[in-house]
Order: sequence, then structure tokens, then C-alpha cells
Amino acid sequence: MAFKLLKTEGNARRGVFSTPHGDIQTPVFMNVGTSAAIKGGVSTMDLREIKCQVELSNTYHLHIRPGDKLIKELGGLHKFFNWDGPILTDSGGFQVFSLAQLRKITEEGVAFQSHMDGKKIFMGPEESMQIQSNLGSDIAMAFDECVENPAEYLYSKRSCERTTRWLYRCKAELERLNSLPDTVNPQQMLWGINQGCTYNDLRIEHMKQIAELDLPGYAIGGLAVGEPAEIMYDVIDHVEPFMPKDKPRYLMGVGTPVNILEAVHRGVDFFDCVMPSRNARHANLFTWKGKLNLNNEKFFNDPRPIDEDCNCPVCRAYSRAYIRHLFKAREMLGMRLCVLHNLYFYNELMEKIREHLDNGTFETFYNEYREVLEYRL
RNA sequence: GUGGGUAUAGCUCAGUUGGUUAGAGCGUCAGGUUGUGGCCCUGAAGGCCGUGGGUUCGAGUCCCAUUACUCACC
Repeated sequence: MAFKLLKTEGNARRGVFSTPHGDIQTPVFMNVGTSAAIKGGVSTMDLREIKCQVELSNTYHLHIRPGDKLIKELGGLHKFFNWDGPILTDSGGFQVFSLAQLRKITEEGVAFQSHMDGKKIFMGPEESMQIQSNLGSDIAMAFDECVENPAEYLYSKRSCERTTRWLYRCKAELERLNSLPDTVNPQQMLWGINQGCTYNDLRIEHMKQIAELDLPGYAIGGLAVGEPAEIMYDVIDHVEPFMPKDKPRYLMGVGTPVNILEAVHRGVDFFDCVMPSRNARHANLFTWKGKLNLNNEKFFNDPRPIDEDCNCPVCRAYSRAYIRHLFKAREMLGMRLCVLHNLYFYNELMEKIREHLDNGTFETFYNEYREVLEYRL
């Protein structure tokens, strides 16, 4: 369970991270399957074909439905949805703040109502670890408070301090759970999460605190929540020097292809984002020449693939006109094809980044594609 | 055939005792979407108010005729 740094170019890093379910080549994009399913009808049978290395699922959602105890009974998440590669589970911290109703935060944890049925639920560090242990993911994320942006300085400071205390409880609880005889994945790891809103001094102070726990990985959370991208980059620039060099860094929930390029450039290794799949469900696609909205009328008779430079299973077989027709006809296949393409694009973007890092040409690639990827076709 | 009802945006419909530039939802067109409820948000285009007369300073609105659709009865 270790991170091996293979090569660096500036701050950018090329590495490999070992997990109980195989190695992860970094930088990497994790494909988001919140409820143990990639939205849009993509199954784990498809994941290898679209170059997915890591799948991400969510504690909050799976706890509410179908229930983490059921998943444990059925042999854990890997078996449940037929994926034998690495899985990371988010702690539920973010969802408690983004989805749940009527939440009440105390030192113990958060009491809230489920967004599905209004049921009252309590989740604290121990509960989050117990759920993630039942799921048996390879990487469990710490239970944190994702502070809204903007937030008061004093509130952010106190929240960070509490998130640090929660992190110690997460670590203790996971160590206890991993030592139990019937645990699903005894080598499950805990990664810590840096918070601090947009206050660089809080970010740095918090990062120093959580680095002391010597966890196998560290994330930057609470970004891309409405602040301008430049502020996000600035926070990364400030926090990165205080993140352990020999541990993977994960920028949670980010982002656009350009956000990812910029973050890799600044030393980040792991990413996840709903953007490729969510946008795909509305026919918003990413290509090597820019962004494209297949709903646009101009594509109604376009015989070309989504991206002529793409080698994904969708671009090898289907035209823009056909996929646009599927969307207009509300056929679910349209959504599925677009999600497959966008995830392949993201995974291929990461593969190219890795190749360029291997070859020492990342800087050139970064400069060449920063603007192209934002262009609207 | 007789009697009633309806006719307004592509669709389903609002529209005050007659009073500025006739509205909504859906659809269309175009933006947005960052640790995911397929949700949602923003903007735009789109009307000879069935047709022809009439009353009035002024008609989507009142009157007459006509056409189409529709319901009931014969």
C-alpha cells in the first residue's frame, strides 16, 4: 500500500499507487458511480473498455439505499457490482452538506434527514468508517465538514479544527474495524481531507495538522464550490508544499479538463468529477478540439463521430447525427453512448498526461491544450 | 337532422365589467452544470386570437353569419 513517485516535471508528478485490488497509475481520474452504478447505463463490464482504473462510490447514498449491511452480507462492494479493481468511497461528508435536509452539526457528528425519504440519520466519523468498512472499498475518505463558500473566517477555523479531531476518530475507528475477524477489506486505507475554505493560512495550518497522522493519502476538499478557478488554483499553490511528497494528493470533485491539467501542473495526482457523466446525460461532450453540444441543430445530419481523434467504442461506431437522434427521441442509448465517450475522454486525457510525464513533455502538452479544451465547437 | 360546447404559440391551456406591447407550462433553439436525484437554473425565437361582417374612440373579449372539431338527443 504505497505510493511510488516515478518521475516529476516541475510540480507535476507521475506515480503508481498500490491497493488491495491492484495498482493505480497516476495522475488518474476516478469514474464516479455514486450508487454503485455509473449513471447513464454504464456497467462495470464497460469500465475496462473505457480505460477506467478506479471507481468511486458514495457512503451516504449506499447507506440509505440499499444499505451497507446488505452489501457486506453479499460480500462487499467489489462483489456486489462486479468490479475487481480499486474502489474509493467518499465519506458522506459532502453529501450531508449538499443534499441532506435539516442538518445539525455537533462535536459528535451530523444529524440530518435523508434527501430520499426524510428519514432521520446520524453520521459521525465512526458511523462513516463503519459504513465504508462494510462496503469494503480500498480507500475510505475521512468524514469531514465541507464548509460552504463563502464562509466566515472564524467558522472556517473552528470547522477545520473539528474536522481534524474527527480525522483522529476516523483513524482509530478504521484501525479497530480492520482488526475484526469478519471485516470485508482488512487492508482498507484512510485518506485525510484538507479544508479551510479559501483562507490560505487555514488551509496550510490544517494541512500541517492532518499530515501528522501519516495517512496513506491526502485530499484537498471544499474547492470548486462556486469560487473562481483562479482562487482554487491559488489554494492548491499554497497547500501543495505542505502535502507529503511521498503520498498521493487528491483534488476532490474537480473538474473540467483544464482544471485537471492545471491541478496536475501544480502537483495533484487523483481526481474525480461528475462533470463528464452529468454533461453527457445532456449531450454535452468533450473532444480534443473543444466542447460540443450534440443537441445543437447543426449536428442533425453530421455523419462524423463525436470526436474524429477519439478511439473510444462510441466514436469507432456511431455518428453525431445518430446520437443526436437518440437524444431527441429520448432513447436511453443516447445517454449511455455519451457517458461512455466522455469517461473515455477523461481517462484518455489522464493517460496522455501520464505519457507526457513519462517522456518529459508534459509542459508542452499543458501549454498546447489549455486553450483548445475550452474551445466550443 | 336538432340542440349545446369549443376554436388564442408546435402541443395543452390562461386571458378580469371591452382599455398600453396577448401570457403560462411543455416542446423548439441556445447557454450553464465541478466529493451526482437523469434534477435543476438562465436566455431567446415563436400568435391575422378559426374565417367574414358588424357595434364601439377602442374587440381575444359584445352581436350576426360561416367553417372545423366535439358532446347529447333523434
